[in-house]
Amino acid sequence: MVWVSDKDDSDNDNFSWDTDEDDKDRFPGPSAGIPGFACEAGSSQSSFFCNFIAMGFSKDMVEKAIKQNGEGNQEAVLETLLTYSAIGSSTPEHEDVPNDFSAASDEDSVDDDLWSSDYSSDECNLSILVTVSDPVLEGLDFTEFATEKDKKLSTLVDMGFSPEEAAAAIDRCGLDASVLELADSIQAAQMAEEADGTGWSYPKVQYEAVGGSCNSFTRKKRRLLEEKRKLKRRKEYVKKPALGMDDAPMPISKPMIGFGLPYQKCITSRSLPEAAIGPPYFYYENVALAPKGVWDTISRFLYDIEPEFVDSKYFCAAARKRAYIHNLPIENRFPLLPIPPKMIHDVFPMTKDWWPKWDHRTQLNCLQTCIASAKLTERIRMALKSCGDPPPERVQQYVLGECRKWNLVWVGHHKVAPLEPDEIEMLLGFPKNHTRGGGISRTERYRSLGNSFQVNTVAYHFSVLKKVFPNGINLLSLFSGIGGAEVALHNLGIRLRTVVSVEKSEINRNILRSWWEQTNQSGNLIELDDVQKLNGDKLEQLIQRFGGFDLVVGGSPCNNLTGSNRHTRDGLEGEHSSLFYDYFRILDLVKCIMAKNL
DNA sequence: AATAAGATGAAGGAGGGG
DNA sequence: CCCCTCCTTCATCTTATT
Repeated sequence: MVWVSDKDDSDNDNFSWDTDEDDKDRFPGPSAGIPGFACEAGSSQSSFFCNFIAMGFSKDMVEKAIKQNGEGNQEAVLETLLTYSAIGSSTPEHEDVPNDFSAASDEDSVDDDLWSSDYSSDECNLSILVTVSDPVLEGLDFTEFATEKDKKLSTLVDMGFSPEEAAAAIDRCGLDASVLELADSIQAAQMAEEADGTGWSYPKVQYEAVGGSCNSFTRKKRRLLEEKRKLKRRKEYVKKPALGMDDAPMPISKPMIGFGLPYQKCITSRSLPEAAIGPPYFYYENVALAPKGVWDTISRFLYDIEPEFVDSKYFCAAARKRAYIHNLPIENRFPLLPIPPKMIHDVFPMTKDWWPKWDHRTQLNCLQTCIASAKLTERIRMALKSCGDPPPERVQQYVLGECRKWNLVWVGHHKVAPLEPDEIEMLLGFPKNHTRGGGISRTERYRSLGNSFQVNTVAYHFSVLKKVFPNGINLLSLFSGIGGAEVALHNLGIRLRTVVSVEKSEINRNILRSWWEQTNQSGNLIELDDVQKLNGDKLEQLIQRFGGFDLVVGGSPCNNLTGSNRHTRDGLEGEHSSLFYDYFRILDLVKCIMAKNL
């Protein structure tokens, strides 16, 4: 099970990956076994009940779901709970599941392994913290949400859209959006999919069925059709061998959901170029919004695989627009459990009390490597103090602009603050205090975290490997950082037989080493410091020793690609980002050596 | 010397209007 | 098609402080 620690209960006293007491109203972090844990003091609930509580669902929700499905049907209860969660936190810009959950259920999205013996046979491995239900979800009347949403859903379904598309559109546009706006949004999404060459298989919408709707829709339709033609032209353009055409645009999927999200209708197959097929499997990551032409170049090097563009705002409460090029299978992906909340107020309930009505943010922007200064937050406080409530438009704009730019949250009356390192760890899916201690400074923590993977996102992509490698994997991890890939695989329950990790920063190597020891890994961890020193001889030696690598992961430096860089945004040829070519070099070497040996 | 704080835009997408 | 506005972005460099 994903959050179950490998540690024995006995040596769990002086170190715990658990969250602190004051963390009880957040989603549960990975928890070590707690002996004698009871579901709730004085209650006589069944272990069946406890299992769901331990997943992070609130007491009320579990009761309601069990009442609805009966105690025998674990799967049905889970689905109902997931539906509750999704609907309960349903607001704009946030992923969701359709009300008609039966449509997605036959996809078998939840892997059986998640319900395997770990949880059912070892109930001691429950976190005591999750017994406290989510105060945000508790107060909600889900039926009210459902009916309000149902109306628009059924209208859209009547118009010919699938329930999944309709639900996704409501998430994108918000519950307040008109049906026409929603239809518009779905159509745009369909076109983006088509432009991707990976079109969804839903039937085309009968626009006439809208019947009596307004001109704006037909106008929009015309505009959309024009864009469609444009996208087609662009696609054809991209397909041509781009010799020296570094400005050839790489189309980014809209919405940025890659091949699909958990519990939604997904694209389940794709054709990979011959040269792209493993072994080994590989996974490359970098910022999605790189300068023009960068992803075309990267794609050309990585065997012409199209990048998968994914925004992690669909996996956690913060945006993180990234592209991933990999040759992993994409059918039967499943998410890491528990599924983190995606709304700020659910992740940080304390901020809800201080959140002004006029700050409409529901999710955070990308977590970066630097935070706002104390002086700025003080300026904001003074600005708000010196005017009435609500503040005039001009002040609102100023404050909101700074809040968005620096990812500030409300921590008091007129008081905003940047996120704490442990809060960022949680958002990114790491155990709390993952980067703490070992002589690392606060600034360095922010830097390391800002450069890291979002674990849930990556784990969703890695999940398919669980069945492929039931006995564990040999991992070559380049640019490991604080070990996002390792944590993702471990949390998925994929055994790490061998990890060869290459990371330049000693601080980060120490963090990974520390995590490795704290989680009692049974495999081997080999830490190297420089990808450029990893030559063919060394690789051959490693491959001989461990029998080859199953997976080669790497997110090379983005310094010269990201928009945040004011000084040296030099593209793929920049001082740091050019290390991408070492990723390719090493991957290709591994490929050749393994082909030769096997 | 190490750490923290403060100052420093532009690229490029999305979307609307004409 | 252009033009405009709005928004977001795995950061770097210099100076101040400990």
